[in-house]
Amino acid sequence: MGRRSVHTADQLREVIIDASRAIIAEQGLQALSAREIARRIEYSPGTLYNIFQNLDDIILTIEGQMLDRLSDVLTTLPVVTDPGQRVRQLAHAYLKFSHDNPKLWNLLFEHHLPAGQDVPAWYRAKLNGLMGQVEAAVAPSLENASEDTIRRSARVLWAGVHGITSLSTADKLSNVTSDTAGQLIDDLVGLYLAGLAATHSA
Amino acid sequence: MGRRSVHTADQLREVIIDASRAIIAEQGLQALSAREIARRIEYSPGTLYNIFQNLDDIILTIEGQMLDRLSDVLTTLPVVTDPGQRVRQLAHAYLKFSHDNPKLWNLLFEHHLPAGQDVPAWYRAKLNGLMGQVEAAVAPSLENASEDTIRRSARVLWAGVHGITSLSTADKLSNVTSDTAGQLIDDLVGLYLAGLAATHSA
DNA sequence: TTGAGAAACAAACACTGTTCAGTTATAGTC
DNA sequence: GACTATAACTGAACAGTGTTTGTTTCTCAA
Repeated sequence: MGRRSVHTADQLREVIIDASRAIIAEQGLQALSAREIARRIEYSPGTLYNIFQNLDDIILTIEGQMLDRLSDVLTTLPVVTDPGQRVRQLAHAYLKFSHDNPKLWNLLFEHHLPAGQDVPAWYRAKLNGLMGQVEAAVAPSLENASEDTIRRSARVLWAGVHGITSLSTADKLSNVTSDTAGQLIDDLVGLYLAGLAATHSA
Repeated sequence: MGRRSVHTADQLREVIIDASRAIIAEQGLQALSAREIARRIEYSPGTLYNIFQNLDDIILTIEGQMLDRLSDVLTTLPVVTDPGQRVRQLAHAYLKFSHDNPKLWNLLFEHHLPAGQDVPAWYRAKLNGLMGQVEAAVAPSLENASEDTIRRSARVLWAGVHGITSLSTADKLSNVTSDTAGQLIDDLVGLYLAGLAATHSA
């Protein structure tokens, strides 16, 4: 066909990402293919490679946007002063975010780069940013604790919440519906805070 | 070529599973292909389909064996009477199991059946069995608690441990090595037990 | 000895990611 | 207005994929 120029490079980039995200949201990662994206946006497969290095590049871009969105959600949560409530609020926001679009969220854990390649620096930075938000939420419950303790504590909480959401969206935690995942989160955060209080005052 | 009969159907079944498991252990799920299995066992791809329905069937079989192995590991753990120590022991056994062969263990969470299909009943049964073992370990720390509370509590612990192992093998918990995953497990179990003690005696 | 059926294969189908030579429409120059 | 350089895009090709099917060959029982 040759030059068309109905989209600028930036627009095309966006169109590709949107189509890809839609495919994943609807049918999961395994349904994503260069030809399927091309079909949807009515370009040839080759065009994708003018703009992205490869499919992994497209997928990583989508993952990055999701991390940003999650970060936004966490930052714009209504203000809650009680430290315990704050932690609870964060955990539930994470759960809601993951349940709002399980297929898309699963992307973060299903997708792996080829052996030997690891995620780009900007990706790690986004992850660290999120972890920072959790640390900030946890810190008030850990007065006088060392930086290290706070970091470890935040990770334990994060990993715990992740474990519940992960197993529940994968449906690998026998008979757990979306509701009861929320209950488990409450239990976890409850125990976690009680544990903190106990070991901290001891 | 035609009939060869160097292997019985059962032997062939085993050879296929062994080769598949080896591929996954060495190169991950994405490296598994019918042709690669066939190459290794020196049969044609078509032969796999005389014995298994499809690749998913092969993969599910391997998953089932892993769940059995984990169950064995947990059952044959040295006897520990202190309830807290018992929970700790279980958590570390789970971590060790998953870290001993991360690629294989990841299979349980990376692999998804096609949309609409869910895991066979025997698979669910194995999961329930594992959960039962966790419940049994947790129960002594929860005297007089309802069945329901024990179930929920066991799941929270299980999911928490899973979250840590999951994020650490995926290397998505910034700077977490195998060692520090163990530390996080200790933290989690410690907080968990402290939390139980606090809320239970309250 | 022969026929039936089991065991295995090879080829085919429709797909996949990726590359790249070739084509075309446009923007800019004269 | 004509012309060219080049950006934009395509489509075919390559080597792979899962799975199905028809065919061949071998074994074993009658």
